[in-house]
Amino acid sequence: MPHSQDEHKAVCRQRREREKSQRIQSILDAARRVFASRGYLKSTMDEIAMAAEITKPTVYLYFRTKDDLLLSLMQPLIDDIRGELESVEARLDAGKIGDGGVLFDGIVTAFYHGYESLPETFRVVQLFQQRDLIGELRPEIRAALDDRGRINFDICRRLLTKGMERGLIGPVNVHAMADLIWALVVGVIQLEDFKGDERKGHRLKRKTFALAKRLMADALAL
Amino acid sequence: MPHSQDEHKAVCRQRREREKSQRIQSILDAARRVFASRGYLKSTMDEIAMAAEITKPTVYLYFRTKDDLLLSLMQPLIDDIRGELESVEARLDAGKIGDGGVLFDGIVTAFYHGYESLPETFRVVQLFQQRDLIGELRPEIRAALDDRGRINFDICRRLLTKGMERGLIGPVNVHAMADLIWALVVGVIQLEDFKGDERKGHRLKRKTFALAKRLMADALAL
DNA sequence: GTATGTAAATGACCGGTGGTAAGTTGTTTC
DNA sequence: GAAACAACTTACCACCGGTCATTTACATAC
Repeated sequence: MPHSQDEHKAVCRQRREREKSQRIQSILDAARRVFASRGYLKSTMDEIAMAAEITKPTVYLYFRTKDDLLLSLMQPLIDDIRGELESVEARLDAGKIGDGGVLFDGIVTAFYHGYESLPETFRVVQLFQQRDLIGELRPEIRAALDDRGRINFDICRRLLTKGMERGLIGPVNVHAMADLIWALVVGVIQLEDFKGDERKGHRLKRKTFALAKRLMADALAL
Repeated sequence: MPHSQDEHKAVCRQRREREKSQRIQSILDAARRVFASRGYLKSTMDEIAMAAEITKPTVYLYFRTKDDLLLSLMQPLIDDIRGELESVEARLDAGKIGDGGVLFDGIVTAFYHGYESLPETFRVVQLFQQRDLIGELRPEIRAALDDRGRINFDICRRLLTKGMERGLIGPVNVHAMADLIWALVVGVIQLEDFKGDERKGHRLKRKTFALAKRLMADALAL
């Protein structure tokens, strides 16, 4: 069973890459845990490093800044929302969505689902939006983020357009409508986070969302 | 022209109090300028002190923390919104508001006006809502803030209730509706701040707000 | 006018955080 | 076995929010 030197090198390199991505993953997991338990601002890089059972400079080998770490956590969330929206689109294409109310429900829920599955990450996305650091990111990261965010808006607009074509909703500016839906989700979550306790907050959110869906459906009913 | 000693003392005390409130005002002005140009998080207390032409410890003689400074800037904004809402109520009581569309326009504009007059402060209100520090404020400050914020929501709900009574809008859960309006304003501003350039942003905001008002009016038309 | 008390203001400092440089350890390569 | 390289760490820096001991400037009392 002979082994060439090239084969040996390749095997070792693969193992190293595997370990590297495992390390990255373990840092991301640690960051998510720490952010979730202490909030973004109060979390320190030392805490995250500790949670990942390494030291701080090692974290900086894989992520350039604390914000980088944050952004790396955001992308799966954005992708998650995208998946939900695409599933709504699949149902719409299959003719399984019978009226505008169900369509709006699907869209709003898709956005809200991201929040439910990873509340702290979602909050952090919002926080990020407000921070002055947007312009200071490495262009690649910013571009990637913009792209992914844009894709979700594209899908959302496509859903609305198809809804109009299929006669589920009345005529509307799909661009402004997509903005409106996202603004609603962000605004409601933020408001209720601030006003309410946790358990009560969920109830309030559902009520406010329910009203929002009703308003949209009523106003755009044919 | 005789002067009693008591009179002399009183005059001096008054001057000192005047100077003290001037100092406080100059710090607030400096803070507003610095926050506006650098954003809350990136602004340092040294910068604010420098802008007020004093040193940092002096700032701490008048404001206990950086957050205190922020809150002191917020209160006029909240009061401003309250004034706008009360003017809408006056018009409503005087029978000068003829339909639901105008009513929603008044309410949304009242909230949005606060943003237009002091964008950075408004942004900072939102930022504040998200920070983990909410629970860490001195109870007095937090209570004062809650109170003032609540008053605006109370007025908003009263406006909606009166609108229903006067037959301007159809039946709706005024609590959820007030939340929804506020969520919309916050969400739209945040979204467009993130997405758009400044000049274009204003146009987009108006478009999105216009759609929001239309949706609300249509859905609740009688 | 001088001494004394008091309020305003400050220079020097602290603890903690994001981020870095220089050096150590262990593995790959020849 | 030695050179080269990657992974990792210890020790450190700059900066920021916040505090403290001290000085400055003015009001008061005699």
